[in-house]
Amino acid sequence: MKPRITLKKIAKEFGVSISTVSKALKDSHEISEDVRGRIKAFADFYNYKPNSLALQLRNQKTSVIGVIIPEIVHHFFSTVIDGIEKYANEKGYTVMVCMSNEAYQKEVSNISVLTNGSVDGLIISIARETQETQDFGHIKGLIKDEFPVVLFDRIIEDIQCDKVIIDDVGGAFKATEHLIEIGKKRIALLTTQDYISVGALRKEGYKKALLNNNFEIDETLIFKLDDNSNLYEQIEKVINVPSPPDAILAVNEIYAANALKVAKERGLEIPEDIAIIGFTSGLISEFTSPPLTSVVQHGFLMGQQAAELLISRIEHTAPEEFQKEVISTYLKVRKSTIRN
Amino acid sequence: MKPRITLKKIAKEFGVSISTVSKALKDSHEISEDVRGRIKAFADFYNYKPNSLALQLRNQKTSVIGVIIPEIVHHFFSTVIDGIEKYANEKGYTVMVCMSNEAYQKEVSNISVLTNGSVDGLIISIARETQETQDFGHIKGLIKDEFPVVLFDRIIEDIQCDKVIIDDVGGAFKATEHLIEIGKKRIALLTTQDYISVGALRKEGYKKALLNNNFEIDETLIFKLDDNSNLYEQIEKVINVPSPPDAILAVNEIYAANALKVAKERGLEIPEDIAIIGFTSGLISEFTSPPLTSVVQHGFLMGQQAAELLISRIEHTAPEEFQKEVISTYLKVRKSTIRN
DNA sequence: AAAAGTTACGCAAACGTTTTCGTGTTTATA
DNA sequence: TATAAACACGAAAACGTTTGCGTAACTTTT
Repeated sequence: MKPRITLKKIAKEFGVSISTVSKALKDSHEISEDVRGRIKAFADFYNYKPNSLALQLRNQKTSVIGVIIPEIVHHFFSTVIDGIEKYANEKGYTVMVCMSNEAYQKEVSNISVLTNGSVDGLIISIARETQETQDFGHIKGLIKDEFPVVLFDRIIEDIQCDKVIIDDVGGAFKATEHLIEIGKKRIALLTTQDYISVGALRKEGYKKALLNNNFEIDETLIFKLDDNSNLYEQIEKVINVPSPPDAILAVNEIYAANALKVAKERGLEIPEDIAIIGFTSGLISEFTSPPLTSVVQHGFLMGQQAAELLISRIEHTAPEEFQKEVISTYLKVRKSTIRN
Repeated sequence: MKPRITLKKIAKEFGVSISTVSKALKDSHEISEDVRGRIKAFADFYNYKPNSLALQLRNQKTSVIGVIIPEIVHHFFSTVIDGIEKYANEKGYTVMVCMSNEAYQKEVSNISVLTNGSVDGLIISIARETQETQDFGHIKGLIKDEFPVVLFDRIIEDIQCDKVIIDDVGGAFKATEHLIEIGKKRIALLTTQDYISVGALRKEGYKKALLNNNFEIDETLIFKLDDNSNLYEQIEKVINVPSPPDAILAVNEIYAANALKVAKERGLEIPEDIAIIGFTSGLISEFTSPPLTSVVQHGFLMGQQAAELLISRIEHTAPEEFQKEVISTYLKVRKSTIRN
């Protein structure tokens, strides 16, 4: 790479001082029109751009926000990033993305790297492993240093910082009520292990709707799937049994799509024999047949909100108390619950 | 945010010079064991981490690589990023992601921002609008300055830099031959506008396979879809006609899934009446019914290769001549072409 | 006891900016 | 013709590091 042009080189070229060059490029009236013009032309010709590292160091501000997500190959998370980028760019920030790959150690090291001065703040969704082990020292450390942090989706309740979450309880509630409305009696829940905050909240909404309609909660209809082993086989044990449930609420798109697949394989009519709803953020639900009724999560909005909270915190325009934004969901009804 | 601890503050605390502190923390034998130990303990207690901006400025190296992609909410691109991250992290680099949103201006400004000193190199996939207008000055400028650049997927042939591409010609060739093998005669191609390099290459492979099997090329079977208007309607005009094609090769997953939808809507049997193949990188193809036979693109590998090329270029371990890596595809046969 | 060597530290430059505060020269005012 | 502005520029500090070199003070050698 060719060495970049600097103020020093320009100064040498014109036999003036660095500060003169700096001022000239900033159109300072302190510098004579003549010198100013020649310096600007020269700088322009060599495509001078101020070194941002130097600026960041001087200004003690990077205008970069870091994002740490469990994985990027995931429609929901990439949509959130999209929203973050959008808002951040509007405000003159760029975005640095890192992945924890759901691993605690990677999360710790990402945080360590990013908080070495390279970002002004951090937007984080906690790794699965971290949620499992409940070891939040690395996050709490940031808070203690008053480093700007926004947690989204997978949050930690007892950490004091700004947060953005999906209305998981409400989404599951609405979905379950919809299943009840269309006459379903044995509604199964396909959820994650308990330590995933999101899964737990959706279970809460599910139960709430059942109770609200005087249903008994049948714990044998709640299935906690393990993402690390074969999903299809796990779901077969739910549906491919003597008397399967007549409806399924799945906490994500993949669970729902697999459930649909198993149900069709078994020859069940959808939605007559079994209705299916999934939480979604991707495109799968739209292209299955029948298409899946889905709890739609507004990831983009979530990203924007997170960025807004973070930037207002960075720029000290935020209220003292930490905010908690709840992004509402809506139920996109498709043919997996209502035919025609 | 609490002010971060610096060498200067530690130096003041101990009444020694900054360089003494720096050397002590680096375990230099120049500093007495006594002082060294106390300084290290103190630094450790206050969780001292060297400011990376200062280091980057001094070392003239950021260990950050920038990635500019058209969009992130796209399974293929996010998979590529995943691959880039993986390799980059192994080599001690972090990744800065920006999106052009398929827009020329955004691409230009992203490049401008990232090359102000904040990254050591750039991995780029060209925006649609840029491909359309053929205005590559911003990219060529980088090359002229010998700034390390790797282009992937959507490349520009006459730009001299490292490149990674999918074997688009080969993939389309294999897919088309497969359709011919199963006895299809009127094979339609659903592709993009010509200026998208990838679409053009896939068309080339399609034609090559046809000619290779003594088929005539029927230009009325080649449909150039417009991503900016309703896909479903455009595809209806392909399939929902008096004598539709008996096979479809779609250059991406969305086109293929929509084609499947239209075909089923029209009551066509798949694959008997019409067989469908799509290029894919996502999960949709797996969950349609029937599942779609797909040309699988190894985005993750692509990302890794791109990162490898870039980093070897940055670290001057690359050969003088620019490399062009071709990632091969494979045909994942599912029931949209062969029943059973 | 003088010369040489070792130990333990400080100085200062360098990376590239911005900005405050001089200061010498020219021009305008009284 | 002194005096005060106005003009045009430079020096230096600051952001936080690293590192080659200089140098006192002490220790060893002869």
